[in-house]
Amino acid sequence: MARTRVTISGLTTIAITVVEKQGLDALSLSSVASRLGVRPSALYTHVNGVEGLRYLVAVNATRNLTDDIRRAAIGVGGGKALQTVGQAYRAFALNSPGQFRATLTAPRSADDELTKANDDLVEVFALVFAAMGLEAETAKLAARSTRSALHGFCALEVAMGTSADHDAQYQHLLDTLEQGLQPTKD
Amino acid sequence: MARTRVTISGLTTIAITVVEKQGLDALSLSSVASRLGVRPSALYTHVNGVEGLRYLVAVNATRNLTDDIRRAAIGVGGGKALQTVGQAYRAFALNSPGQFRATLTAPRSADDELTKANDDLVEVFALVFAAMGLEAETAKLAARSTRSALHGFCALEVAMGTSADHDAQYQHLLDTLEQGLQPTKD
DNA sequence: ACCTGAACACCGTTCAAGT
DNA sequence: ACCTGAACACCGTTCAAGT
Repeated sequence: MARTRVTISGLTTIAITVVEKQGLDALSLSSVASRLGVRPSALYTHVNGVEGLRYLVAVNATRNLTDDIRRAAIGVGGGKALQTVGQAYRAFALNSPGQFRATLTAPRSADDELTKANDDLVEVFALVFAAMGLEAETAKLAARSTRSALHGFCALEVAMGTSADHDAQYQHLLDTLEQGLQPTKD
Repeated sequence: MARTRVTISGLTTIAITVVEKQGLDALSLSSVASRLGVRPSALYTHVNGVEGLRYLVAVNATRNLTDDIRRAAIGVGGGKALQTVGQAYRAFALNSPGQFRATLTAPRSADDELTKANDDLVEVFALVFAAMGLEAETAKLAARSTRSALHGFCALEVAMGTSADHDAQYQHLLDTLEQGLQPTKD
């Protein structure tokens, strides 16, 4: 009696739910299958094993983060843009730690969906810096450095746990980046 | 016939070996036990399950990273110190990706070995900035921001894979930090 | 085409039993 | 005190069988 039908979008929704409610380490074919009311082996029709499941979550998590910071960047001008986007980045990490951790998943190839999703994420930062007056190449460098720095802070915070003075510490990081990325002739 | 004796230092050595040769995900009681010539259940005498094994690796990996960057910082003056320590940080990540990944493990409590190991790591950066003339509190902030930024870059590089222009990109990050952390009155 | 159910390998954990 | 070996739960994966 095969009455339950699995769709890829339903599977994705459930997978994200598992990651958020039970943590990234709880993501498994079993946990997703049980929530879908289906046997683990049934998922092989839609996904290439656990690896495929993790990949699916990684792509969606990265897109969700990108959506959040892109939304935050809209209509915010000049020097304030980096601050705003930075806060949105950290908010995603703290509110969706499971998805944020999934963000670090390795792409399968140099031209797959996950690589594209990561490029899109960095491009939001690049657009912010371009709007601040940086030339295209410089904006790209600034974007990658910024993403690296923000990721590092949030990854450490999510892993090690948040403490009281983290707000001020994050502010210091954002200020450091802003000052360090100012165009200077020397 | 219990002829094989397990020591905690031997166990640690083997665990690090597994992490380096087979990757962090291959770290398990089984893999370590088989290399020790012992049954998995025998490890429970020395370590508190897989969690305890991961914790052991995390503490040692963090200490190894600290040793590396501390060594690199010796006898290097002024503005060059950050560059040197930064290069040593990345070298550890690229040469020992398994240990580097283990560096992100969550401490058990606020006053355990792993928390201490992490504090020691950040303190190396603090000492570098103090030597550059920053006041103690400022040096601490700079140290944490720097560690976050370097960790983020290396974590992304280790996860996503190294590509050709990463050297220049890392140099840009180090330069950004150096400029951004310069004491300015404004 | 898609799901079930059995089967197998593998890992973590506990515990009685040996030395 | 420390290791073995059996036992159990759990997950991933494959595949024949059903619909």
